Amino acid sequence: MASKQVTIYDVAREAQVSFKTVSRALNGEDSVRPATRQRVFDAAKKLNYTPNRAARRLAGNRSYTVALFYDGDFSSYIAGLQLGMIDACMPLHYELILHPCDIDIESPTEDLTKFVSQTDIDGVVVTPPLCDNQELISALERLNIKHVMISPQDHDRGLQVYFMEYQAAYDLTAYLIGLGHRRIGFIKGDPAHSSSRSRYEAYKDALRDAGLRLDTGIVTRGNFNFQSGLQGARKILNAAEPPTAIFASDDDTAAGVMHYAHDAGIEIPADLSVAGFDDVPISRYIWPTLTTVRQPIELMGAKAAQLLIEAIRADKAIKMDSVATILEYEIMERDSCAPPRSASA
Amino acid sequence: MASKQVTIYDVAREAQVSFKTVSRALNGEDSVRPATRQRVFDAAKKLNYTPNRAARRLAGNRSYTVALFYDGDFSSYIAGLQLGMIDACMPLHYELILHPCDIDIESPTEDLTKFVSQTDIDGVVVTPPLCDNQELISALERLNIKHVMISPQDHDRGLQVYFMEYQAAYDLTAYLIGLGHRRIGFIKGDPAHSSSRSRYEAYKDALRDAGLRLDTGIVTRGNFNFQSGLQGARKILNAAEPPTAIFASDDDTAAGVMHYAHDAGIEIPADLSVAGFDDVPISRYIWPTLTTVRQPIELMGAKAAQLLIEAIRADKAIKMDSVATILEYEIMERDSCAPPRSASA
DNA sequence: TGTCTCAAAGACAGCGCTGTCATAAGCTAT
DNA sequence: ATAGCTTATGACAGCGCTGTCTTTGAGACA
Repeated sequence: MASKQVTIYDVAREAQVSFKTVSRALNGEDSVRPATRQRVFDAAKKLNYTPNRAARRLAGNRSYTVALFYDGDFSSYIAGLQLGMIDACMPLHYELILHPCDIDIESPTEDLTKFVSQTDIDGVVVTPPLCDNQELISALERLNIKHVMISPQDHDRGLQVYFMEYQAAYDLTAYLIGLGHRRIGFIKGDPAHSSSRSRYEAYKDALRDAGLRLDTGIVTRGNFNFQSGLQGARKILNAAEPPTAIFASDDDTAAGVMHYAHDAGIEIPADLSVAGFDDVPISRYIWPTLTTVRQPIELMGAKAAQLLIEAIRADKAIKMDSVATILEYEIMERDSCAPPRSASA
Repeated sequence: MASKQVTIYDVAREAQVSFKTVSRALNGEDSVRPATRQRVFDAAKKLNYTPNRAARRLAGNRSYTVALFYDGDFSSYIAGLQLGMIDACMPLHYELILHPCDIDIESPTEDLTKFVSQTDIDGVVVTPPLCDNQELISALERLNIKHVMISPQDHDRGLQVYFMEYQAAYDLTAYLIGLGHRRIGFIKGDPAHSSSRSRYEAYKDALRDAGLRLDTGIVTRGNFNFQSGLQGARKILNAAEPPTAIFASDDDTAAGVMHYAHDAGIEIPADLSVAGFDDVPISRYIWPTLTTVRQPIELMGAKAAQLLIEAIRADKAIKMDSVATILEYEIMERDSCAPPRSASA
């Protein structure tokens, strides 16, 4: 604990004004004469005054704290968002709380609204798939709880940060086709995530635009995890006519695909190219290194936090109906993809 | 913001006691009869009461917030500790702040003391290697900042949580020897971490106790990361007489070793057994799955938080010179280790 | 010069808790 | 049962701010 705190009263005495005037001056309210304001600033500076946050919170009925609301495991994705948010929050004197959604016990809506009312946080960043939960978002809107969505499906509603999912997935598919692949398998992501659909649509469209036929025999469901990759690969690679490449909806799934391939003695990328999505750390550790799409995850977290804090500060003053920050992606060409044997031969 | 907050007065009315008794009961103070305490708990539960943090902070001159102080990357290890701490903090109504040490700008001691005085946190969990920084720990002791160390070197000083590093590393080495390996390479960890030394000592002792000679030609330095594994493996596997197994000081290093071996066409585990340490998620994703030592990381985080909060609550009342929580480890036998070819032939 | 007006400054009441001290309720020993 | 103690509970005063209402005073105009 700090030794002895300098309070607003000390500053008031030093500046020869009432403590309320100090409060006003320091909070940038109007109705303070410039000369007075300056005297207060000088006094505050001289005494090295910092407002007591607990007192502000109590009196002002705000917490200067935002939360990161997520569902499921604490994945690399969530970790990245968290780091980005911390970076953005620190200089603005906001704090971050992590809130895992306990979906087993109650609905996300109940969980979050209860959490917000209990911890008096000022706003929340909502991650997929929760950001596509209509009931939840409507509740947040209705209760006027400031929120920013990460990669939501609907781009015309509320504050949000996302990148061009569809385009990235399209490009990645096109990249595989460009390498010479004609049969490309696909393992879908968690159906609860809207990005699963975007990625799949992009895959289908890219095939179609290249004049390739969609073969649902080499498309399988998944869940954005290692297991999905293992199981999906088993199904796809044992199909009557297996593909020369597999597009896995995320990196963990891709890791699973590669694991299965190794077990089955299938060489990557000679016999099979594998592509992932996200560029989480594991993509550089597995062997061979994974070709994937880099999502600017930390940056998304930072942008989301900034947007959120801005909205909190503006409060009801400014009406922000829909503000989106759209970030760049990048295809990371690594070792898991190569031309198919037939093409290279 | 919360619609209508449930306050301590509401609970007091419900439980038919004074609001002060509610405060006492909920904060685990003594001098509350069990029956009364129960009534208060029931009432609080019924009304779904959560104390207002700002008010507690202001009145109690404490922040009910603890920090996790770490250095370097936000690794799976740190993530695990964080999750464990959150689990322990939530029911005790404490909050957790992550504080990465910005070692480039100032010394850890300056960084942490400044951080503590600015954010008025009540205590801090210090991770390796910071927990072995004498200057830092002395400063924390001198300033009476409550702290718990994770896996420190010195087990007779302060509050700490650790597991039997040495023993685990000894067991793992013995396990490899038991499989029939006679030449076992070793890649050290970050020299700044005391656990690097323990693990290496254990390795050496286990070799000696088995009557095997230590060959420093197949021992190399490392840094607890993927790169170390890549480089260490290159050196060790190109030695005049390469080993049949490599003990990597952590899982990331082991992943690097396996990556190098794959590139070099060395089969795992047929040509080379690889063992890691920590059991972070990647150990189950890489191929083949990694034999490693499971550190109860989340549990360590939870225990550390509990110990810390206990100490904060006891404050100067109870003199806790050194309290340690020692946890169990487990060897996870997976696919990366097998008897050497010579032995199995 | 006197009056009206509105900006500038102050007074004051909490916010919901914890710390301290006073008081009531139990408990032991006779 | 009653003194004499300990333990359990209550009363009350803030913690350092912000919100709201009230007062002051300086300028504008007649």
